[in-house]
Amino acid sequence: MKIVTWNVNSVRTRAKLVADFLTRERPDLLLLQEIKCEAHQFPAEVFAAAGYQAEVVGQKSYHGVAVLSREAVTVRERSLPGEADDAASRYIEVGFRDLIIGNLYLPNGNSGGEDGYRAKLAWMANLRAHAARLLEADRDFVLAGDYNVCPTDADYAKGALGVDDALVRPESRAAFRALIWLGLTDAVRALHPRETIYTFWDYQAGAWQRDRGLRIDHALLSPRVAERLEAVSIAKAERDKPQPSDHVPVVVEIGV
DNA sequence: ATGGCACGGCAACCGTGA
Repeated sequence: MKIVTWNVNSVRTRAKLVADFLTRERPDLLLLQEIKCEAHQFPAEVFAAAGYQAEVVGQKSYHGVAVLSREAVTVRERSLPGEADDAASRYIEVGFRDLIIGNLYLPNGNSGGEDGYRAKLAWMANLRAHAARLLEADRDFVLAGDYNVCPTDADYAKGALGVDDALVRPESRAAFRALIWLGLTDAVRALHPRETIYTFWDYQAGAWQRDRGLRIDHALLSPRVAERLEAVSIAKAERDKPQPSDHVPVVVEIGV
């Protein structure tokens, strides 16, 4: 099965781009982040025409996540367990065939000063606790999305970020490693351990043209799913299209 | 030279993003 994660930076602005991607790639699941709209504003009809149904967790203007699928999924969670009731729309989790799929948009952590940064770390601690519970329950799962963390210095271009940026701060990386140490596998690095790979290029400063990117969109796999990992690719061509998202799709293929 | 952009909401810029 083919599972794709893509931070689209407004699904309404890029509905046609997303529909074209669905038609071309035919993923089983497309996990979207930063849809930037409420559920009733989600352009479901555009994706229905391509043969996809949608489960949406939205809010006005910011954040928001959605799952597009060709076959029905069962929604398990509409927020990350442990989050406040009024939390931003950053998590949806579905059951798909034998798998649990978590679609996440992790807080950036650069706004709101140190309180904002602490909120990012708290979110990551909640995610770790949730993953630990799924492992305890012996479930097979994928946690994919925009993690807003460059796990190592190999995961961003020199000069693309300051050393104090929330995406590369040591505590952010430690929290990401804590997920890995549970026994999860970073799908991209499992199959491409040494390649320079980015999934985001800023709109500013000619970042795309100069290949000053970041690797911040990740798919973490539980142990048995990792053994079924067949292929990973980055749909870089999406970044070169008119009015692109600043992120590109990460494509993960898992055997039955 | 370390900045250059884009989004939604709203009707002039501003918060946010990474």
